[in-house]
Amino acid sequence: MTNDEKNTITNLSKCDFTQMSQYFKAQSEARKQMSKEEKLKIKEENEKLLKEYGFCVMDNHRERIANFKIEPPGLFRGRGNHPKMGMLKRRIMPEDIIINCSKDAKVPSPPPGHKWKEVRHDNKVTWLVSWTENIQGSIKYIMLNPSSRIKGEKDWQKYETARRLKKCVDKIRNQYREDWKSKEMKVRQRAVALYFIDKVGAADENVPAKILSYNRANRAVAILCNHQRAPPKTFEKSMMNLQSKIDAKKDQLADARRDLKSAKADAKVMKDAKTKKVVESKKKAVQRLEEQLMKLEVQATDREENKQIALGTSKLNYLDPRITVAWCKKWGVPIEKIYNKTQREKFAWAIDMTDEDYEF
DNA sequence: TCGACTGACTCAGAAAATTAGCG
DNA sequence: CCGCTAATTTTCTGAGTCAGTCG
Repeated sequence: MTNDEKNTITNLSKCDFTQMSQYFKAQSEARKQMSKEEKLKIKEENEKLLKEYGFCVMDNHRERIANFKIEPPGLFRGRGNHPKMGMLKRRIMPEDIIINCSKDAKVPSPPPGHKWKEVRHDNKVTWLVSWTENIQGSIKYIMLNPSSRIKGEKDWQKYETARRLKKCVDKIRNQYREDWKSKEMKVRQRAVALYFIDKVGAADENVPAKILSYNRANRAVAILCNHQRAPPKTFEKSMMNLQSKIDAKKDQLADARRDLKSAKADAKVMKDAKTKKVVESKKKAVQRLEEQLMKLEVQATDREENKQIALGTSKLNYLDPRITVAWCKKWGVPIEKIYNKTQREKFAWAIDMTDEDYEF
C-alpha cells in the first residue's frame, strides 16, 4: 500500500474483496474450460521450457534442476498465524540474482537491458542461483533435483548416519518394550509404532495386504514424527462412496455364490461336461469377486486410518529406501506399487544397490 | 566466550495439475 | 470411447535445522 492508502485503509475487515475473489474464480474457471488443444499447447510449451532451462551440467553430468522457475510475485502466505501474511512478495528482477557457476562455464546472459547482481564461482556450495526475498529477508536458492548425484549422495549419507546410530537401538528397544506396558496411551502408541518399523514382516499375504501393511508401517513412522494433515475436504464423501462400492460388491458376491450353488446342484444331476464347465466358471467368478471385495475393504481400512496422516514426508525423508527396496524384493512386491516415478528417480541409488538381504 | 545471526540446506504439506477409473 | 469424478502425482515455497561466523 502507498502511504496514502495506509492512511485511508485502517481495517481490512471493512474492505470489500469480492471483486478480486471473483476475478480469481473466473480465472480458474477459464482454465478448466480450456479446450483439449489449448491444454496440449500449454503442455508442450512447458516441456520446451523444461528442456531449455530445466537442466545443468555438474561435474560433467547433465542434471535436472529442481525449482528452475523463479517465484512469481504475489501475496505472501505464511503458514499458521503469520504476522506477515498478506504482504506483497515483489517480483524478482535480474538485478536481484546471483549466479553461481564454474569459472570456465558460459555465464547465462541476463534478459536484454538487464544485468545480474553478481556472478560468482563458489564450488563449496550446491546452489546455482540465489536471491534475497523481501518478506523475511531470507535467501532463496535454485538447486538440483532429488535425483541428482549431489542430493542422492547426501541422502545416502544421512541413512548411513542413522545406521551407525543403530548401536543405541538395543537401549531404545528395551525402553519401548517397557513403555508397551505403560498406562499412558501416547507412550504405548509410540512403542507400537516403533515395533511396526522394526517388524514389517507380512508373510502369507497377497500383494494388496502386503501393501496395506507397508502403509501401516509408513503410517506408524508418520504418526511418530507427527506428520499431520488437514483431512481432505472430500473425505467423508469419498468414504461413503467406497462403502457403497463395498456393499454393491457384497451383493454381487452373494449372487455369484447363489449361482455357483445352483450350478453345482445342476451338475450333480446332469453329470455332463457342459454343466461341469459352468461350475468351474462360476467358481472363478466367485473367486474374482472375493478378491475384488477384499481389495476394496483393504482400501477402506487404509484410507480411514490415513485420514489425518500425511505419509509423503516420512516416505520421502525418513524411511531408508533400502529397507523398502529389500522388503519389496523379499516379499515379491513390485517396487512400482510402493514408489511412483519421481520417488523411484529419487531413490535410484537405493534401488540399484540393495538386494533382499539388506539389513539396516 | 558465547549467544545471536546468517547462509545453506532439508523438511513439510497444501494447492494445482494430471491421470485413472467408472458408468 | 467419452466425459466426469476421484485419486494420485507434481509443483511450490514456507518452516525448521544446523554449523560456522562475528561482534
